[in-house]
Amino acid sequence: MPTPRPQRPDPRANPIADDGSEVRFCSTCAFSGACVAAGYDKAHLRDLHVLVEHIGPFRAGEHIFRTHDPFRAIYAVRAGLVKTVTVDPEGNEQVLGFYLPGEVVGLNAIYPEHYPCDAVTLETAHFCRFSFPAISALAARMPGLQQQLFRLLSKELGMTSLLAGDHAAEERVAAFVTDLGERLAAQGFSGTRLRLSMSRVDIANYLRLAAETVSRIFTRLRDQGLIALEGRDLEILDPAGLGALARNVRER
Amino acid sequence: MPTPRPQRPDPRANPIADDGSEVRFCSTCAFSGACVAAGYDKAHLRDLHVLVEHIGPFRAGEHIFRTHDPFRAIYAVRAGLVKTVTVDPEGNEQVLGFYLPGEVVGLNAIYPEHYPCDAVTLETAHFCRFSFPAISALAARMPGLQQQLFRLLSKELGMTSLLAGDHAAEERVAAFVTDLGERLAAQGFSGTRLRLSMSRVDIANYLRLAAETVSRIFTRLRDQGLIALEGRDLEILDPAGLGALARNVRER
DNA sequence: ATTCCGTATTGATTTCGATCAGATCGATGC
DNA sequence: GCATCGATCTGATCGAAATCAATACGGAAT
Repeated sequence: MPTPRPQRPDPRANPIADDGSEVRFCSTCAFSGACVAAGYDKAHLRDLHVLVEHIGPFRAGEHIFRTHDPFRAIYAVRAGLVKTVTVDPEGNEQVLGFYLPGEVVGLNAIYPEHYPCDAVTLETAHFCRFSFPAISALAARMPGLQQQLFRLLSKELGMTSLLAGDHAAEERVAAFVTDLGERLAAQGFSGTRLRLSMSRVDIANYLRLAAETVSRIFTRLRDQGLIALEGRDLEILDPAGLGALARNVRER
Repeated sequence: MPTPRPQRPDPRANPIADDGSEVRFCSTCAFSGACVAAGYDKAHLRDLHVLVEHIGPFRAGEHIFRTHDPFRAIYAVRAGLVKTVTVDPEGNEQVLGFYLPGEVVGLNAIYPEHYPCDAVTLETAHFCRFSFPAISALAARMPGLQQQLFRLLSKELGMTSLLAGDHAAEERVAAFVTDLGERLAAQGFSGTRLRLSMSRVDIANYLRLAAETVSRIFTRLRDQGLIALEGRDLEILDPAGLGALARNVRER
């Protein structure tokens, strides 16, 4: 029996999300909502704009920061994909998260004042770098920005406690795919046709499963007609069905 | 062979941590460091003090807030013990965390704007209630307070990613005990003689293990001479040995 | 094309912790 | 004291996912 095949995702689906204008921000900027929506005047916007540093490109496999580096900045992904990983004393890696364009990396370093993980790009990536002392000082003058930082931190808290739950392997994988789709959709990409730029090993590690288990579950989901998958190109064929599997992981 | 028995913890070990003076805070207050240490003047301290509402006592089993309640406030534990739990659509409970005196409950509600979990007291408890709009407004004028809120959020992020890792049951339990001891010590209690006010079921649920497994591991740790345990009274006999087991969970 | 090598899939077996079942302990009330 | 009930502990069995092992795929270099 033939299994469904996905169409190739649009190669333009992952551009650098920056419209380049002087006092406006990347359309997907993690802070744009805090500023533009709150109706800040040009002076405030300029303050924020000035403290941003556009960095990149980083090629796949490069480090943005490493464990124990002193915490100085948070990084908003402009384009590309990043993972954060910890390495325990025995050398076991643990993927903490994947970050898409418009999302912010490094918030978990605030308390320890050192990055508690490595941030590694999985495909060519660009970032906005925000000095943390500068952005928190500005946040004191821009309540909307302060609020946005609180929200980003709290959101990330919610993310981790989803995966911290104990769930069957199939539920985890379904939740992972559903979540990725939703996050991509939130950033204006297709929520149903996407590219898994991370390896199966990384996915498995993130989900606290063996790579073989992830592989088996992907084929099972494909046989059930919920997804189409060829290599790293994924299409969600039945979002409702997949969401039903993910329900116990995500809905609370 | 006789197994070691703990001495009873000092019953005074868990007082209401409030010295009662007008413009000073509970000695264990989660925000005291942000204020007193930063040398704020009386006016600022009074602002913070005014927005605090002392609530309690709550008896064991009472709810501070419930899932889906609109988010209005964060709660600092003054005395007692709280757990936060989610309930999935099938009714499975999931303990997200335990909160000791001096710690803050409710931060994960900022982003969704509704509490994503129930907060339930496990023993008689008192709280300081901080209206979130009020405290974040004040934070904009008190950089030290803003910083403290960021740190609390970031700290909680670090906590959850510890338990999110995949670790052997014994490592989890060892890490749990070690962590509890350290957190109690940080609040001025004994770090080696403590009372597990939560049930074995709650501990197991928090660690994503079966209650039977937790029980077995406690006896194993006792047989190894690492802990003494009688009912809910625990003494850490060999902090280094226990820490070695916990090392892969905690050290990164 | 062909080789090479890292990545992914598929199959066989093992293992750790869950589940099922029963015993024991401890606090409370009669 | 004695009965009762919930919580905890201990033992026996089961099962989902890990591990071990081998094969297949796919892109890059020759």
